[in-house]
Amino acid sequence: MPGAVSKPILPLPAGKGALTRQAILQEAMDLASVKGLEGLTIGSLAEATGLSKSGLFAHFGSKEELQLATIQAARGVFQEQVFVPALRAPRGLRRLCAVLAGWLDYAEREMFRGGCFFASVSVEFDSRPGPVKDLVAANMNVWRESLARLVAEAKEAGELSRGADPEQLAFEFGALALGANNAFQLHRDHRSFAMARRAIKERLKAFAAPGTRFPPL
Amino acid sequence: MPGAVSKPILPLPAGKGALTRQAILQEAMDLASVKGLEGLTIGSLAEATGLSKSGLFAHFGSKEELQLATIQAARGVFQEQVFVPALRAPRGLRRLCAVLAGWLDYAEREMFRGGCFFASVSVEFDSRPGPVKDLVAANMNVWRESLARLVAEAKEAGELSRGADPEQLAFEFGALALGANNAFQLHRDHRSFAMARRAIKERLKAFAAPGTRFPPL
DNA sequence: ATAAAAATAGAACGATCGTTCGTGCTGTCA
DNA sequence: TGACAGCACGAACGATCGTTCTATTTTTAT
Repeated sequence: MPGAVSKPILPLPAGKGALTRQAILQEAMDLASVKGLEGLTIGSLAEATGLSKSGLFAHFGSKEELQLATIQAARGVFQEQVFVPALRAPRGLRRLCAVLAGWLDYAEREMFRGGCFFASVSVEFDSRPGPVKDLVAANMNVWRESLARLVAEAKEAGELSRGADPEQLAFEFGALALGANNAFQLHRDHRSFAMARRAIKERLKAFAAPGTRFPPL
Repeated sequence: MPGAVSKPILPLPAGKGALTRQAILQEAMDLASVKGLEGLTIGSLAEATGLSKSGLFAHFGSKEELQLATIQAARGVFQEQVFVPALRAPRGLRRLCAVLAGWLDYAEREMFRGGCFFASVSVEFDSRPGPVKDLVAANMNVWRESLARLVAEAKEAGELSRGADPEQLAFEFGALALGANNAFQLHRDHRSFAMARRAIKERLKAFAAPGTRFPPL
């Protein structure tokens, strides 16, 4: 049938409601990056979006659902801002560095008012059992595993020595990212990111195969 | 006057009030390490201590004062648990490692139910201006500067090479600490601390003067 | 022992929390 | 045109928030 548009398998709602829902979540990510997902209040979010409390509430049904939806929206932004651009770099050390550089830019540019959304939320919920923590932990796992896979690919490409432990380096890079974001938010000193870049670079150099050219960070 | 007790210059209140105040702050640190300093509620804290809301409130006069007092109490615990024991080690690399090992133990042993108090609170308030953030930031500065000073002392002792940058390494160790605490609280996997120990060790080894014996971590 | 001071309790305040309910718009489709 | 979803609103709910008052008990000092 030429010209016919096939129905999407998962019927993505494209009405007006979905549009305002998206606008709500944009504001929600911003607010939560500063006040946290618990400090994210229905009243303040309604005021920020110009909606009524009940009108906004109807989009989610409960605060917990709003929190979960906000996390998933933030995951989308994260992937789009950090991973998608870096996938243009070829597999191996260059792609690993592209992802790390992408994250550092994303955090330093303050896409959200409170810096990296997941840095805030991950620490906020790390000791609070429940569905919200579970979803946060799952997202942090994806981030950690992605970094480990990128390190492993750089090893397979022969750019990192066999002594490089992907899980170990993924942990270290994740920690440096968290620390840089926190130090920058605390003191608004861009040297935090410079130090994170330097730490990553020196750590990678310690495992780089001899004669490897280094991508910029 | 033999046997006479001189009046303290600063009259430290030693009455019953100071005792219950201490008990309140103990519970407050525990609660805040899980729920954060904002989630730390007067009602829940009153219930946890067996006091009435107003009775507890009278000890501080405002929630912000309670938050500030809780931070200062946590600073005391931190110094006592991490720094004081490490000061028995001789100045230099051994003392640096003693402090790092002390912190890792303190966090892994979960002195507070939510792990390291300052790890939680530092991220919670890093993008929220006000007196509470200022006090948190000041404490984090002390922590970072202490680490830098310990690195510098290890350099002066000739145990770390001239290439070792104290501020850089202090940032890295602080970030690894934050990351280890967060990863452990999220997944309750003690490998987080093992990886932090390994990262610190390897980073120090990269700057260690040849023939330096390494203290345990 | 007694008076002063400190410590705690209880009730209530206005504000805000998450949530529910009923109502009125505003388009779409028959 | 009428029926009908989808969407947003205003009012109100009970609960809890931080805070203030007054009263009462407990501790301390004379």
